[in-house]
Amino acid sequence: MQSGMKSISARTADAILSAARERFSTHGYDGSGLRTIADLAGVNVALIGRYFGSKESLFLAAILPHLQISLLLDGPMDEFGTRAASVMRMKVGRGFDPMMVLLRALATPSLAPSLSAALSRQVIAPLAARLDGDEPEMRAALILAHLAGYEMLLRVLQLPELAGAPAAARETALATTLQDLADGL
Amino acid sequence: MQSGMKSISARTADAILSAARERFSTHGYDGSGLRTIADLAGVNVALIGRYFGSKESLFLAAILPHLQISLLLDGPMDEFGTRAASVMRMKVGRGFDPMMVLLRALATPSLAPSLSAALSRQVIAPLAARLDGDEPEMRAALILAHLAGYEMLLRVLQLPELAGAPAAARETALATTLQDLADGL
DNA sequence: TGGTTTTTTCAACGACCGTATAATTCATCT
DNA sequence: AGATGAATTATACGGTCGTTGAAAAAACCA
Repeated sequence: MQSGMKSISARTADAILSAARERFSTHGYDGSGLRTIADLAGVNVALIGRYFGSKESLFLAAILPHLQISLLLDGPMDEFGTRAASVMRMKVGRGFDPMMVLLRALATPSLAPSLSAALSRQVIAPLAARLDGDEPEMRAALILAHLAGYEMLLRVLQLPELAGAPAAARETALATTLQDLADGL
Repeated sequence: MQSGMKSISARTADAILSAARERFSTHGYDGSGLRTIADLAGVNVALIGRYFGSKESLFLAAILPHLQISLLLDGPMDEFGTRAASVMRMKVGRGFDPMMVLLRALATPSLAPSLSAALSRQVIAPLAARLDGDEPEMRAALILAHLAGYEMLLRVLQLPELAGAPAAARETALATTLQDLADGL
């Protein structure tokens, strides 16, 4: 092996990444300690440092590859709203959800630049490419904004007015708003 | 003074609360240390403990009284969207904005119950009371969700597709979405 | 099996955290 | 001025944090 190159095991790296995703999604960035993640992966803390360098690098390595919305874009755009609403419904209760990790990390100042760039490239741009009309990038951002606020209040905060509302009415409202934003208002 | 009652100075309490609001709004809940807040208020750390008991109590005392949306409700509801959009515009660049504190704290697990209850009582309920049509509480929550996502991406994350868009187009889109939600879609 | 490299662990550093108690300064009133 | 009680500070405890360098274990190959 080349000198200066670090030796890693793909299996161990995956275990760490998996533990990191699980922990970050339930406890956020600040709330997740590297020792807890290491324990969850069955590994010593120092190994995370050797594998990923820093906590922020670990976070980005864990979340960035999963920030994609191909599911939402796979189909005609005049059904975008209902498709997005149904995808959101299916995600409830899953073990790892990139959206939850993202939501819980959005407010962490040190992550803002990286997350902003990643969202622009991996979410906003592909979505905007499918939108007609004026200011497609801005409207793509507004779609993401609504989804983020919706999930934040429904799943993170568990606001009773949202969580307790009839699922059908809630999903219809979500689908309608998203479709309106996609259509250009 | 009654026995067992703590002695406080209103001026000092206000200084602590003011420093707390400033710090919480720029660095979030986890990112704000009590020592930093105390220094900002020109006061010893221990005094915060004596005045407010715990960090969470301090946070709630600092933010809860400012969680009100009377500005948004002051006027006819068929202009709600444009009124809300202009209020949001005026807040840009201010020193302390309750919305920013709220946004940065939304993802902190330990605060979720208190914040959820406070939002229900002080924001969702008054807004829902002004809405006609079906499921006014749910729609009030959706309005808050959109505002939260919008501000999160625009001001916290500073997403270029939002921050760089023409202000007029951005505010028109915000006003339209909010008005649609208020009207019941 | 012995030597060598890759992979993981041990142990600790310095910093910061929220919180509790005792001592101190300050203001007030006789 | 002196006493009394209110307001504030000094200090420290126990803990967790991210990170680092050296030691140990495991895997590999001759």
